[in-house]
Amino acid sequence: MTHKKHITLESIIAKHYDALPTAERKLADTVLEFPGELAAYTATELAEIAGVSKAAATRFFKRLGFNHFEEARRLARDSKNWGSPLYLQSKDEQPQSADQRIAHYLDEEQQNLRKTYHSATLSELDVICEQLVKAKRVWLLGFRNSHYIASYARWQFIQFRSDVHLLPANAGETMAEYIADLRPDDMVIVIGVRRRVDPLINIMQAIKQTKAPILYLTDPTAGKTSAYARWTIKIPVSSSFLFDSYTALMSFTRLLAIETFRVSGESGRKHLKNIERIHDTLNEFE
Amino acid sequence: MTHKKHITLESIIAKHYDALPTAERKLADTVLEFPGELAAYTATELAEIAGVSKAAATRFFKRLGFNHFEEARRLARDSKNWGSPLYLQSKDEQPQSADQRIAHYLDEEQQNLRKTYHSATLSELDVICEQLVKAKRVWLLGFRNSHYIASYARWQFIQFRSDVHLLPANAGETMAEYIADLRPDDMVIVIGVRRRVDPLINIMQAIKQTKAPILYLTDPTAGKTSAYARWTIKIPVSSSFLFDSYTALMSFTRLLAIETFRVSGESGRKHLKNIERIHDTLNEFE
DNA sequence: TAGTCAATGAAATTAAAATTTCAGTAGAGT
DNA sequence: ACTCTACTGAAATTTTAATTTCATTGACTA
Repeated sequence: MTHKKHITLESIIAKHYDALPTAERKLADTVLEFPGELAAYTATELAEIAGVSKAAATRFFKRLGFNHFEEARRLARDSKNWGSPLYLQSKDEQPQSADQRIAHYLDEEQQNLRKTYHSATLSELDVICEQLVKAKRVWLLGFRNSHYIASYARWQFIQFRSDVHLLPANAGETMAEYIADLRPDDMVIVIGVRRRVDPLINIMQAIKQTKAPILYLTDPTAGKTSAYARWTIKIPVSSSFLFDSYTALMSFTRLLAIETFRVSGESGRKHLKNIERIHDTLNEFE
Repeated sequence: MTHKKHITLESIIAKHYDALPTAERKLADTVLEFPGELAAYTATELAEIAGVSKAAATRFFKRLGFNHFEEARRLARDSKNWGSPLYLQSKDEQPQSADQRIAHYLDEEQQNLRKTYHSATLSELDVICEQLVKAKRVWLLGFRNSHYIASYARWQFIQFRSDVHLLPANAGETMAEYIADLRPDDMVIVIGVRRRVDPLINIMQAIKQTKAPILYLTDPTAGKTSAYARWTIKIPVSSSFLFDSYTALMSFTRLLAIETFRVSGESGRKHLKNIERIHDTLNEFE
């Protein structure tokens, strides 16, 4: 095993600690109190916190063996991000080992999740959920990949409210009949991540004309389609691997269900209880 | 509205995100990629990473409402120490604000993902993927919730290999016929997260007798069922919210597909190309 | 007591980062 | 084709941080 040990700022300080003069020892103590946080502070701030002069700070890092403060800051910062492979290698080259690939994959997944839940559009969530409770009937629509998500979303909603339906996934005649039947007090959740099929835009337009409000779950590449939706939520699906990742989308539909359930209050809770009972009964016979 | 909101850099960015011009959006993406780490970088470095000019960086932070970059850096540094909401409040009390609930939710999702990919069982991944490539036919089986995952997983696999089938989700006669047809050079992926249905164990037993190897994707509550599987991978689904979370499970099936594709090499690549072509053609007419 | 020497911080200097200016450009509207 | 307008990055400028200088201190030694 020839790998060079992972040098940390802490270990370097420890090595010199005994030989440090008073002012610099104060600095050392200060730095050690903010483990890994050094990079977030300037040398001047550090000096202030430690109650010593700026000159002392400069000398301190020189004595530790750095050429200048910037080097120490780099070390502190980089030894922290050591774990995240996403930034270690340039984005286009393939990770070598399975471990690396998996770490990279995990990283991307987490990032998509974070982006999803930091999105500003979530401020509308309350209103959307209320609408989902108020709506007489809820319709879910999704083609292709989006269809899988739509059907799973439906399953979640029928846990606590009735009249939640999946619109048929075949374009054409049948779809038109369903749309004709939509009413303003219905609500439609359209799931349309890329690759979107061409007729989606027409269908959404048709739905809009029925005055049934549309919640449109899509990805950041959505174009004009969102014009027909009352609410549009963009969920990142991009991935440097094969296929887009619907992980965040799945996650979000569940959040939507959870929040809607919360808003629905008593009536939803009752429904859920019923379902639970039915499940238990089914289990005995299945 | 009097509740004090926990303002984070992320939430501020999210609020402005849609209105940002290209260069500044690149910066936004870059910042979001370094959660909480902003304080460790200078505006210049940020601009370099994002591939935009320093001027853009200055404008970016001004647009977000800061007086200067230093303010943003301060916020990032200080709000980092707020820590993750998961540990801030005791588990049983409900988070108050929607923001908090969402943060908590995100935290759980990420944790499930991390647990999934840090699991030791992943060492078998190579072997599993090879088997998935070698297998004459691949069968996917899942009841109830697991059925949604199974059907999505199938869709991913048919992108690059043929003969991938969904076993019917209705217990009873039909299932028996399919199982009787299984051969040792087939492979079966059983998805069985709770609540598992009773007959699953019998079905898995029956499959085992056909000598077709079983990859069993389940959750940590799996009991004796795993006895019949050649490989068992436990994926956490637990959640303090309503319903279990299949986010990590979805994510994992995609990884499985990706890695299998990688192993399959040329033949898979060819198949994928065909599919791409067919998709494009379909798009024109749909 | 005088002499040496490391240590120290205030202030001067230098280096670097952030901001502003400005000229060029792309896009929307007429 | 022509305006407007908003966006952009290179370069100039300003601001801020880091380093160096230097005079002073105090501790130790002869």
